[in-house]
Order: sequence, then C-alpha cells, then structure tokens
Amino acid sequence: MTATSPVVRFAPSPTGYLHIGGARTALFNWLYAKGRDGKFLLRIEDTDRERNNPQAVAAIIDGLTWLELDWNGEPVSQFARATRHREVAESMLAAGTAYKCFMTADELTAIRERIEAERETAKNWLKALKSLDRDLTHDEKADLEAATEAATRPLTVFSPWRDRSPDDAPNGAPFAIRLKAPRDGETVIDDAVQGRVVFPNKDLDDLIILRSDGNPTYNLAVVVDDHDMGITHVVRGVDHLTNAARQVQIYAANAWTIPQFAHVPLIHGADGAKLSKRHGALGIEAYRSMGYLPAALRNYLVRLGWSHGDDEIIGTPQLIEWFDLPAIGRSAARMDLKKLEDTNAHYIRSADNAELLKRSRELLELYSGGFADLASEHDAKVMRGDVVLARNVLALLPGVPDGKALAARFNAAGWDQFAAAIPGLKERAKTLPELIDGALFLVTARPLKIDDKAAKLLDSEAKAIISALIPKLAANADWTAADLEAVVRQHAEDTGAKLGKVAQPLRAALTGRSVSPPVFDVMSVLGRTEALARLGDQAA
RNA sequence: GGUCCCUUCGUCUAUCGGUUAGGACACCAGAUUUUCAUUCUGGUAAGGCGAGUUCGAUUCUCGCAGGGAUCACCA
Repeated sequence: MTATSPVVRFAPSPTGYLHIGGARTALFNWLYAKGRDGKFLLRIEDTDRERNNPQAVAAIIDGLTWLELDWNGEPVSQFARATRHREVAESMLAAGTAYKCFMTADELTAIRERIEAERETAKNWLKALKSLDRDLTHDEKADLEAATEAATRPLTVFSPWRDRSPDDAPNGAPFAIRLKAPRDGETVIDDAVQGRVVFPNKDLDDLIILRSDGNPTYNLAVVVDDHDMGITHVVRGVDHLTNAARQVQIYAANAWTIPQFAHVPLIHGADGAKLSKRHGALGIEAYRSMGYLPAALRNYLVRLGWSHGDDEIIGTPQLIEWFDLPAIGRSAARMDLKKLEDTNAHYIRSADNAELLKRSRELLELYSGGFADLASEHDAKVMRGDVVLARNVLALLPGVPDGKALAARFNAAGWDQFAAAIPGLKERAKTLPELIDGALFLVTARPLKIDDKAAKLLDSEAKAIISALIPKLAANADWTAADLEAVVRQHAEDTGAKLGKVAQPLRAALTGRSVSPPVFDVMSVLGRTEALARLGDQAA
C-alpha cells in the first residue's frame, strides 16, 4: 500500500437487512479499493439507539459475506464513538464555529407548521387572485407579490440564538449545538459522479450537530468518523448529496481535508418508481434464496449504471481492473429481473460443477420454512426461488414439506447422481432452484407421478415402443450414455421411426416430464436398475 | 413549495459535433437439436418538447415538460 492508495468505506444504518441499493454501493466501494490497492472499511451507523438491534447488523454482515465483499479490519460502531463526536462539537463551540441553540424541538415543529400553514393560505390567495378575470388593482398586485413570496418560502428555520448571547437563556436550560454555517457565498461539491454541484449557502440552515441530550447527530458523526478513519473517497447514494453540502461545511469549520465525493444514482423498481418491497427492494438474502450466484449478482449490479463499452459479462478480476467512478452514469436505473436472470444463467453455465452442487445443497438448507405455505402465498408479482421450487416439489413429491426434507431424500448416492447430472442440468438452468428442480427426477420414488404433458406422450403406441426397447436396453451391461444412445438410434432406424418419436416416451417414463436433460444421460445417471424399473412401470 | 440531479430502443447502456445511432436483456422469425436449453442467423424497436449556436446537432447553451432526491434534536 502506498501513501496515495484510497481508503473507502461502506456505512449502512442497521435497518434490518442489506437492501439491493446498499449492496451496490458496497460493491462500488469494494471494487474501487480492490483496483487501487486501497482499503475498504465497514462502519455501522448505529447512532440512533432506538433503531439499533444486533440482528440488523448481522443481516448486513451476512449479506456482504454472501456477496463475497470482504472488508479491512473490524466493523466500526458509530455509537461507540459518541464521546469523540461530543468532543469535536465542544471544540467547535470553543472555536466559535458552532453555537448553543435553546430552541426546543416543540418550538421548532411549531414554526415549521406555521410556515406550512401560511404557505397554504398564500397558495389559496394566489389562486383566488389569478382567477380574477380582470386587471388587478394596485393593492391586489401588491397582494399577489406578497402571496407569491409566502407561497414559495422555504421551510428552512434559522435559529435566533446564532446572534444571541447564551446568557439570555434561562439558567440550566437544555440546548442543542448548531453549526454556524456561512450565510453568504456557496458550498460546492466536486463530485466524481455528479460533477460540480453548487448549493447557495442562504438555502442551508444551521444544522444541529449535537442534540440536547448530548448525543451527536448523523452529519457530525459521519464527518468526524470519515476524518478519523482517514477516508479519502466517500462513495454513497445520491440521497446523501444534500448532506454532503452540510458535511462540507463541517469539514471546513474544522479545517479538515474534504474527501473526494462520489454520489451514485439510486436503483428504481421496474416501473420507475422508488424501490419498495413490491418492486424487488428485497434484502440481499432474497436474491440469494432466488438462487442467484454472488458473482452474477455483482456483475449485474455493477452494470446497472456503469458500463465499459459493449462488455456485458465481466468477471470480477476484470471488474476490479476496469471499474472507475467517472464512468458511473448520473440517471437512476431500473431493476430488471430478466436481465439478472440471463446474467445468472451465464454464470451458472460456466460455474464449477462442485460449486454448483455445494450452493444447491446450501440453498436447500435455507428452504426450511416449509413449501406448502410459500406455495399458497404465491403472488405472481413476487418472484422467489423457494416458491418456484415449492410448486414443482409439491407437484412431483407429495409429502416433502421443506428444503431440508428434500435434501434428506438425496442420500450419499443421490448427491453423487446429482453431481453427475450437473453438466447436463446447468445448460438449462437460469437459477439454482431451476437446477435443483431439474434434478428432482433423481429422487422421485416409483411409481413416478407423470405430469400432464408427459402423460400425453405416453399413449399406447409409445408404451409399445418402451416395451420393445426394454430388452434391448437391458442387454447393455455397461450402461453408458453412448451405448444406450446407439441402441435407441438403431431401434429407431430399424422401425423407421424418428428419434424423437422414440426418445420422448423414454423421457416421459424416466422423469415424469416432457422436458429433461438428454434421455441417455438421464438413463446413465439413474443407473441400470432404476432406469429399467421406471421404464417397466410405463410399458404396455 | 425551496434546493439539487436526471431525460438515447420496453429495460441497462455506447456515442465524447458529421455514424445506415452500436451492443446486451426482453420480444418475433428462422437454422441446428431426441425434448428443453444452449448455439447460430435475421427482424421489430430510441435521442421528451421548443428555441439558439453551427456548414452540420443525440452530442454545446437556454427555456419548457416529465421523472427523481432532499428539506428532523432519523440515518
């Protein structure tokens, strides 16, 4: 690490889960640090004690861990640093860059409500004046002007204590500490993503940095922590852009070096509206349960708002090399599950077979809540991997209540069969549940439940074909896919039938479905005894 | 309402004054294939509106419209 390598951080507040936008912010920070030999720190913004709870912190850590974003050192608790924050506030008071404000919270809300009320009446007044279908009198013009002024007045509240002596306050009265922000001029953010953003200082009020209960406020805590932690680049959501202006003022008041800001756009739902649970603002763990691979989610997430020419499927090492802040777009991007699915399919196809097996087993363990409820609660708009899997499991494997029970169906030999089937399975699975679903035929007990499409395939003619094939197949001692294919092809040739005419009935009998990996692979993976038995069940 | 940001196919985006406006997802059609999937080929589809600058604007400027963020002793 050199003196110029960046120090970045991800600073979520513990709200219960790591949402998808937060995950992307973390990813951007992580990539930036990784690509520059920098450090990626984790800080939990737990200043608000009411909102804090250990599970929420655990959810964030779990999410980052699953996404494979590792951070340097121990996570920092912002709450634990309250004493330091207080010190800074006190020193600012001493330096005259902050002042005591004796206004109470009630007074403040009363003032805001009054401004709002005045604004309302002014608006009505305006409407009335404008509806007057004639030239306004001199007085009315004055009214119009006054009403316009009142209707467009900002909600900003300026404390009178900025210019009053604290001695004017009653002895021992509680006070908050406010930043003495500049009144004139402008505060400028030179943002790596947003460019140069200018805020007129007259629009920025004196924010409270220390509450009357002695606890620091978010903006103070962030600045002090970022400064103390040596953060060089603050990469976060644009929802913090206006905070950045406030924060720059705090940096300036303390004569601290201002970090490079980069405010990245937010992610919107598929309909363009703000992300809510309906639209997929699910926690990162939901994407995990939907069966997406971490690498695929990373690829998708980084491409959402960032691009590198025409490149789409970009592996993590390449991402680390290519990623940079200025290439991030400025407009909000919409979540597109279809594209995520496609990206995931690419990663599944090229994934290591052992990894796929491991992740499938983990996923099954995750689905311990029971399938029946999930299936009945199914909402077509909400895609969840466990629900998708549940429907198939319920249809094919009655009596299997949840993922753990399903996993139990695979004994040691079963897992080996699963592993053997993965090369064929992963070509046609977009997600892990689809992969698992494709392997279900392995653990289905005889007699197989035949689905509707498969049943159509098994007419009397088909059953006759199966009967004719059984002895020929049984004659095959080695039971390799290649040998079996040769037998079936020969049979088709001999009887003048198309291969599909012969293969489809086999597929139906072997798997209970009309869709599966190549039948010869299926037979091979199933093993001689089981395959023959299943065929026998459907023979004429 | 104040302040700030955004605006290219349905979606994610490329383009850094001159292109038949490119790619990806989705969608449609076709080829290959034992099903499905993969793969391959082709197709539909875009610069919000209005001015200005310029020989020439998607690209630069301004206005409008639309969308978004934010305005707590929350973070």
